[in-house]
Amino acid sequence: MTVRIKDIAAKAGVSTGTVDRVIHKRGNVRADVQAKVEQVMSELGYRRNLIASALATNRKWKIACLIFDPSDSYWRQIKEGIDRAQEATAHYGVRIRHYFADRFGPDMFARHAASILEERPDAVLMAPSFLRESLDFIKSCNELDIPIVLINSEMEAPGALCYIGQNSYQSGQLAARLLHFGINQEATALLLNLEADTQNSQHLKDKECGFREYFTKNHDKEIKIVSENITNFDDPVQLCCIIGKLLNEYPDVAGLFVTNSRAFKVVGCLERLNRNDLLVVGFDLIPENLTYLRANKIDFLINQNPVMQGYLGIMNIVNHSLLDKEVVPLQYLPLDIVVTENCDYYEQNSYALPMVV
Amino acid sequence: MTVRIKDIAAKAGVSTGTVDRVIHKRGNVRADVQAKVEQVMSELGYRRNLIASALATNRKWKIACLIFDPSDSYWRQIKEGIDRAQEATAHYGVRIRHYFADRFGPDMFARHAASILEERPDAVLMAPSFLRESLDFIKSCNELDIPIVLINSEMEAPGALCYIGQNSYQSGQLAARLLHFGINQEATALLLNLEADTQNSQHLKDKECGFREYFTKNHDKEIKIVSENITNFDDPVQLCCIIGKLLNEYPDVAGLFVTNSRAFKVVGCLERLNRNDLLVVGFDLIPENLTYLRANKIDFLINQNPVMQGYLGIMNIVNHSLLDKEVVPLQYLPLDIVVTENCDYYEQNSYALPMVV
DNA sequence: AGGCACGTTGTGTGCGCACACAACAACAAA
DNA sequence: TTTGTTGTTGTGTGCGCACACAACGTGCCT
Repeated sequence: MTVRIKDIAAKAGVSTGTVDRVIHKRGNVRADVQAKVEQVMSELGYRRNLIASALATNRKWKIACLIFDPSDSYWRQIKEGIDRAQEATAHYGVRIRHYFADRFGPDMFARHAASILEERPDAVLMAPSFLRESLDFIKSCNELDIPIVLINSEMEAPGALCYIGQNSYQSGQLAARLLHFGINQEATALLLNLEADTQNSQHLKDKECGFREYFTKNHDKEIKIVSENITNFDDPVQLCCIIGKLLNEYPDVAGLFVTNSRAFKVVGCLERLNRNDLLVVGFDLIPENLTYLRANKIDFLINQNPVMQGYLGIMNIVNHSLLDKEVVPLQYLPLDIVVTENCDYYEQNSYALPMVV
Repeated sequence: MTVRIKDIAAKAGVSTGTVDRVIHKRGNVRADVQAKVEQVMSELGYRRNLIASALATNRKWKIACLIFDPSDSYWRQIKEGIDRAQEATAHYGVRIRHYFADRFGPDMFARHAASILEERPDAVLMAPSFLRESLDFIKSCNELDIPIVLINSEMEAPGALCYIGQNSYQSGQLAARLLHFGINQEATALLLNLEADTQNSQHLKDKECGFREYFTKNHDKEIKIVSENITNFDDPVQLCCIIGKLLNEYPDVAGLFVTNSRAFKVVGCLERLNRNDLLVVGFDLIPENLTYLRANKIDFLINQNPVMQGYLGIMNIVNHSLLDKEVVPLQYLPLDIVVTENCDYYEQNSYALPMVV
């Protein structure tokens, strides 16, 4: 039933060794023999048995992962996806080494990148949050012929194998649609970037762009947009002060769009200010946000599928390096709209990944 | 590095054959030897190499799938998930045989069930849409020791391995939340069951129940609910007549909830009636619905993840039968909220399943 | 003619495991 | 004692493939 190398060899009148050389393009096969073997292969519809292949090669694959510290619950979820993929592919000889950068600056990131280059892994998974350092690293990987997969932050990088993550522009549009849907009268929508270094965060800019563009296209309600970058968001008192001032300045604010996972910080302020009347749209199913979502103090959360990002990141490396499969260069994950009624299912998130085969 | 049977045998002072007997619980091992082997196994943290195992057994697995005719695009998506899973596990010897029932009644369904029992497959995947026939079939499978996985319609069936699909009650609640969010004034919400046999459709009842209960809990807006079963929905003229009458009778209708994938039929009528002012919530990303969603004539679609249902159905059988893994009996899939801005990502749906390993 | 290099082809071994079968001991029945 | 039975244990083979290595033929140079 199943076609084996042996069958091809027999039908082509050669030995299995020759078929093997053809399959793996190892050369040293006479042109006419090669043609004959290839013909028989396609005739019989040969498909390599990956099981047997993996067993026979018995090779180890070192994958280095450069992401951020999983003390942040968003990155913990990404790491979870990576670890599940590792588990699912362990018997293919996949071994993962983690490197955690911190948010305080590119130094640690660059140092880890250097360590990885010394380690000479077979592939790299990276969240390219620091633009210049990431580009340098990708270049080095290319020179060493190390395939590299990017997650979480989209960037122009021709040397990378693929990007897996969200479409930031589109997520801004989505947030706009949700606010637009819930706001009836003419009003103001507040867009808040709670980020230390907004200049370096291209994805925040993309979100804002998508958000604004939605309202220029849909002006049946005449909603005004005010955006604000807040860099010192760690001190609640200061944050309250900033937000309070904004709400005074624009008394007709009806909705808030927080462009990253820090919506809970904003809502904390709204509680202090006794403002329960505002729509809030944010990102990411981290515990702090979920608490507010369940209490109806956040209306919508957009899920970036962090677990899936990690999982698919590794799986794409496996598909590329071990299984010789074609990899899609740009893989946008769904923008899940999460409300109280469906958050449980996204939170568990266990269903999609038991595909250990 | 990796612990093999050979290593365990050496450390326990027995042969690999004995270790094999312990691992597979084949018996005929002296009690003290068995204990010793088990101790060594846990000491060394032995994990069976599934790759090698699958290769060695070289067994074929026949899986029979009893679902509905894939000429319906919803069922075509379920079939797609099944086929992808088949492809991903083909080299484990998994072979799938499809049986398609039709919606006209349980006869074909029962006949297929009988054929499957004759075929004696190793496992069965079924959408138990006809209650009595399904129960009979599950009972027969149990007697023959054939594990059976249910998808799409939840039912009380202690003999089944697991259920994978939506939580209908919860999806009703979700629909209610979405309508509630978009309706501002006091108004009426219309719940429409477009189904030939509503009596036999437990999931429709569950959806209605969840829908109504949401509004009894959230009565800040005083929304009235009117529900209607429509059995002859195939004739557009007749359907228009029914819906037009309802809208006349309840002039303050602000939103519609169509409890299955037939929202497009309702919206077709609304177009004829020149009613563009109504919110519409429906189910399933079939082409007809997507067209209306993109044209902003359907506001929200709830995705039931049909591809995933099929895929996970097979994968759970593989996990259970081939890999001896524990299977979670109740696996609710996420209730994806789909709007114009994120429908592309759900429609492609290719991302989640390339996990061919 | 002898020696060597090189292109081409076939053979053998092992990956880790499952399973059939052989081997052996202990004991009971004839 | 012999024979058969049963419980227990070890050995050998093959799953399909990858890869090292041996073997062979050809042509070239000395």
